[in-house]
Amino acid sequence: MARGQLTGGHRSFVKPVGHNTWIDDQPDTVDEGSGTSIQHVIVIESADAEDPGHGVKQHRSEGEGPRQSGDIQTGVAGAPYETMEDPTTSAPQPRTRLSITEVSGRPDAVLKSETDTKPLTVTQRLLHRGSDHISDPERLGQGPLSCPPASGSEYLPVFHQSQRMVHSRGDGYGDALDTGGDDPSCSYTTEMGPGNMPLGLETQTDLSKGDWNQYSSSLHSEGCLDKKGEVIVIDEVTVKMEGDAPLTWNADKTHLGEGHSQGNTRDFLETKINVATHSHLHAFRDRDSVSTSMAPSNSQGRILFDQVLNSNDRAGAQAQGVGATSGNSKEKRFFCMFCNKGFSCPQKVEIHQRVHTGGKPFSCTQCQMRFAQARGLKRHQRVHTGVKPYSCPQCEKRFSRQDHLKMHLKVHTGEKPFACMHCGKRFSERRYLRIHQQKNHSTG
DNA sequence: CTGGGGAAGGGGCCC
DNA sequence: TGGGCCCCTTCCCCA
Repeated sequence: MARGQLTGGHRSFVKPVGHNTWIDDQPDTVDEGSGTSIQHVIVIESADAEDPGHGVKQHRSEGEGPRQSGDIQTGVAGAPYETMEDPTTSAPQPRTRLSITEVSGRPDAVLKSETDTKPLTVTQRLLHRGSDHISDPERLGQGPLSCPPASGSEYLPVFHQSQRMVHSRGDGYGDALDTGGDDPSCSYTTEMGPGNMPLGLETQTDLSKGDWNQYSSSLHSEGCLDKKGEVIVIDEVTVKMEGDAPLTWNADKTHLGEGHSQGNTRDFLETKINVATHSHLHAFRDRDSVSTSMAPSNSQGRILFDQVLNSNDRAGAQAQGVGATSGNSKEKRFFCMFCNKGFSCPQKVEIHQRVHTGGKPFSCTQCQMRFAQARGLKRHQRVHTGVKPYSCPQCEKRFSRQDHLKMHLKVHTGEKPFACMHCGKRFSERRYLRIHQQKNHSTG
């Protein structure tokens, strides 16, 4: 993570001298007025308009090819390094940059983006509970299953342009998200002009890239999505969108999921999702309109939304079917719909399936990073807080993670447990051995 | 320039 | 739920 460049926020959080133990559970709350700015400023696609104060991830989003954004956009996440990212794919893409700044200064401010071409007026009331279009895990996890719900569920934002157009244009805005229509804080309406692209969806396209962290973080970082209406409501804003930015959101890999799906899972997922498009609306949407606040404002998205929900149903069905014969709670009777891996609890299935779907419900309040699990977020936040509870007894060097300390200890011990099976050369880390073998023995 | 190595970040799994 | 652990990757430094 470009440690040498972490001279901004990261380095500023240096452990006070004399403190041997860090308190890690501090919520890392840097106010910065975000509580209000959230409702007034929307920056979709944070390519270069970040607050310099957030230096930690800043450089990452400035074309350096952050792991996160790069993954999302290029879909190379999880790829072995043999398949190095093509420079052309890592090049700045014609991403739709929606830098929406408050004009009127009111909650219902007219927001204006930075450039002024091809205006596109969109009236939308937004409630985004997660950049991954999280549905309510409290609901997803419910049902016939006894296992507690996961802290973040997601549907896969796979949409097809043509279908999206059909369902989001014109009179569709009132029906954009019927699931949240009852709740003024969670409706998501998109008013489209003729010929205009469905901005609302494009907005969500960028949401999938993490731009809604600021809305979702207050929810997801707590692992509680029931706090509906807090922070994340953006009151009726008129968005003027310009630029020739390609407002496309098809099933392209670069927009599929979070980009952290592994291998061909996205292709696989895409295929799967395209298979059953006739699923009925999931029941939980009716139970709680808020839970679907992240649903895309079109029928296709709804279908896809349902399909992922159905994946949970599927897990539940498997729980009922397969698991009905077993009374052993430890038995892995819940299976991933993608890889068929077994788990003892549907919640675990759901969490695991984020590997395939790229769902990352947990957002850092200080940067654009998102995580599939709460602990990932918590661990990440030490980047901002500078918490380094683990110190090397040999050199007093401190680390934020124990495994890093463990790795560091090899420096002192000279341990090189990884030996080349061909030449016997030893390495301290497996990666060196792998590289060595690749270069010298054509293996790996 | 190359390769080894240190540090640090995220992903994922297991307990 | 969280910690431990491992893996992978990236950045950086240095010989």
